[in-house]
Amino acid sequence: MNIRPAELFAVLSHESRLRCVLLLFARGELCVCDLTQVIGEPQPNISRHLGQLRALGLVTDRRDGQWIHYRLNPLLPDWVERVIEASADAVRTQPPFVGDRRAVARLTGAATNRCR
Amino acid sequence: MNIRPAELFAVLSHESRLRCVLLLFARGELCVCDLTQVIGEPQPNISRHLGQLRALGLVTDRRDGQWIHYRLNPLLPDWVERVIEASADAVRTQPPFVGDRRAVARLTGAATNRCR
DNA sequence: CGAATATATTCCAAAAAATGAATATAAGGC
DNA sequence: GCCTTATATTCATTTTTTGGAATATATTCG
Repeated sequence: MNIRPAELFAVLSHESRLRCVLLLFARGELCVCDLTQVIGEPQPNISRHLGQLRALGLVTDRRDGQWIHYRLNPLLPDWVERVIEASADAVRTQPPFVGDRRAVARLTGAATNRCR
Repeated sequence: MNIRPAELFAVLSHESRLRCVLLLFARGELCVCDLTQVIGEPQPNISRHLGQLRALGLVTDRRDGQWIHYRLNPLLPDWVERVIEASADAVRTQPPFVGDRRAVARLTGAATNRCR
């Protein structure tokens, strides 16, 4: 887990990727279709963005049937966690991040067999 | 002072700009020629990078004769400061950042009439 | 004023990042 | 095996960012 700050910042500098990261930070684990639906961009885009997050080691993925669930890498260095927490604070009241949290809560809130 | 996280990350995602920011964080105030010399890139490059930092409100500048001194904006939001501190921690032992701090200390350490 | 130094800006080419569209892969259900 | 759903990848194109080279601006000094 050896992330260089400039690399972390590069990957967080795209709003869609930042939204993914903050959603994972808030919710723990999400599948690609949840992220796709909440963020509202074409699925290949989300996949590519997640690929970059994964390539940097910022997130890990886990296959569960046809779904792939992403989460923040549990072994992130402390300084990375602090950067993510600071970002979460910064956007706490700002669009589109506020809406994202509400939307993902609606999506994943109650039902067990979601993702469709 | 309304910086969006993705914008901050974009500007910190270039190593030269990050070096500038961390040098200013460590030293308080530096002129363009110090930064140029420490970082070792052409002066117009440094000027452009500083321009981006200034455009975002991350740094302020002050003219003093022929020199222009930059410093971190004293009114940065708390979350931005935390991001900068986390980055400083991350690179505390890493090149080229360690060398930067030593180089700038040599440059600005004793002499009063530096910048040449 | 002219020369020298410090800094910023312009113009343009090169490099990198992002995107759309199409397609591939993998799993589940029938 | 075929169809559907979820996800990833490829290719071509567009957009954005970066950098070099030259030049402009501002200040000091003589």
